[in-house]
Amino acid sequence: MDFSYTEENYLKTIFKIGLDNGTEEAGTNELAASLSVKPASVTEMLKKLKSKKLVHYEKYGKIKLTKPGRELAIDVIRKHRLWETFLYEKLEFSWDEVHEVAEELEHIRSKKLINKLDQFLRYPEYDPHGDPIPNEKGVFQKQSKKTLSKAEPGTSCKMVAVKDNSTSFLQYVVSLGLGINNKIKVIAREEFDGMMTIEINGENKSVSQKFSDNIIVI
Amino acid sequence: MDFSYTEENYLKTIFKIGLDNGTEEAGTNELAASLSVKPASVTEMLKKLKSKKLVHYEKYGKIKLTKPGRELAIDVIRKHRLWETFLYEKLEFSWDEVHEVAEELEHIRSKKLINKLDQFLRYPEYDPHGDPIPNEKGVFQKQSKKTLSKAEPGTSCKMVAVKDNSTSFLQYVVSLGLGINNKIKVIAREEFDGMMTIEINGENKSVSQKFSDNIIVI
DNA sequence: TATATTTGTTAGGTTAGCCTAACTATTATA
DNA sequence: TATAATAGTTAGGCTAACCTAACAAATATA
Repeated sequence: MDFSYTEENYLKTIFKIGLDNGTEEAGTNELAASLSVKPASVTEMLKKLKSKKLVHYEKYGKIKLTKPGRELAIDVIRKHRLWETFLYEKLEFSWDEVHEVAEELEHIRSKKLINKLDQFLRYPEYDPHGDPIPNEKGVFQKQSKKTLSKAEPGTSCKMVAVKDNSTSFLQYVVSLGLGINNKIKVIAREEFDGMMTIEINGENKSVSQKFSDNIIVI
Repeated sequence: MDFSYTEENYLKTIFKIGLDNGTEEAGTNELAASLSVKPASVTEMLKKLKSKKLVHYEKYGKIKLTKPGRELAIDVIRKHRLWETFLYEKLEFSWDEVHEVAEELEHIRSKKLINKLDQFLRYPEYDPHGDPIPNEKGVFQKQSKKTLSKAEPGTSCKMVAVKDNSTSFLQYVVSLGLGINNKIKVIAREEFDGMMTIEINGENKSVSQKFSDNIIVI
């Protein structure tokens, strides 16, 4: 069965709102705001999605995805994040340019295309924003990403993405011996200015808050 | 200005029909058949395209693209053929699988995307079917492709694509010393069974009609 | 050149997805 | 707990793109 771009966007957005608030549920106005449509349009679409068994929904009640609805949403997210990775890694798009184009690409309907793309990119686990990419079965890491600056001293984390794509920043990252998937241990953090001491490959380094704000870790 | 997928498809189809029949013009029924819609729908769309100054059109008259209309059509064709090339070369799609997916990809709206893709593919001149790919300015080869079997003895041509993607065929092609962009000179052709003698890199080879039917040349 | 055939248009309807305005249900607060 | 605020729904309309059926123009053929 095939669904319209619009239907796919509703499902994806319901899923995201559900993730954000932890309840796996969404409200009409919330959805409307997120999709930039009016609440009346949402109510209408919910009736359709319900009739297609993609959402659980009763008048004035909360919206929740059904199993097929959730699978579809995850599939769209998988496509979105794979395309972002493609744009970022192969076509030299920057961190902040990938999203918009991926919004269009995520709706291309071809199982083969997306699985081959996944293979071509060597089955990446995280997109350029550090968000996990669901695999072909729809399975993905739920661990939440954050900036390195938010990591607790004494804990370890893994770098999954950078926010800044300037050459100077990337060169600095490399010079510190850091790269995607590297482990970072937070030794200490100075409350006053956010300076951090981190351990990379057994070596201690000092980094500024400006730096740690631009490193995404999980 | 941005146009709908549907409008883009109309323009692309008018352009193709115009190319095919040499007049650069198309008729309503012809267009309708090609787009799998009814003539009434075409008439309606023509009024809209005319109001947007994309086609020259008078009631009961022939349809012809305006300059901006033609530019748009060529841009869509450029995108289509670049995506086909990507699918074929990078994602291991076969000759006959690329078209359908490219029909969707050709409408993605991002100048940067398509120009970066072009660069990533190293500015290919022909798609996997041997059709020329317009460059960023919309310029492309008009020379018509054909199968090697249709080439006249005494003439030379250039291989631009293959029809068969089986490993056995491709290995055979390679073993003959043939590859994309190679020059082929047709020495002789046997009327009875289509066997051809061709010259590749100064060497003469004999190939069957079945073989030459699967080599696209210009 | 009259008529049959082909080609193209018009009128009126449908569906998806959106809107506004008016309304109702739910929830929060005095 | 009554009422104000918020959240959600309904009714009625709009546009893009499609359709069918009936008609009109252009072209081909007897």
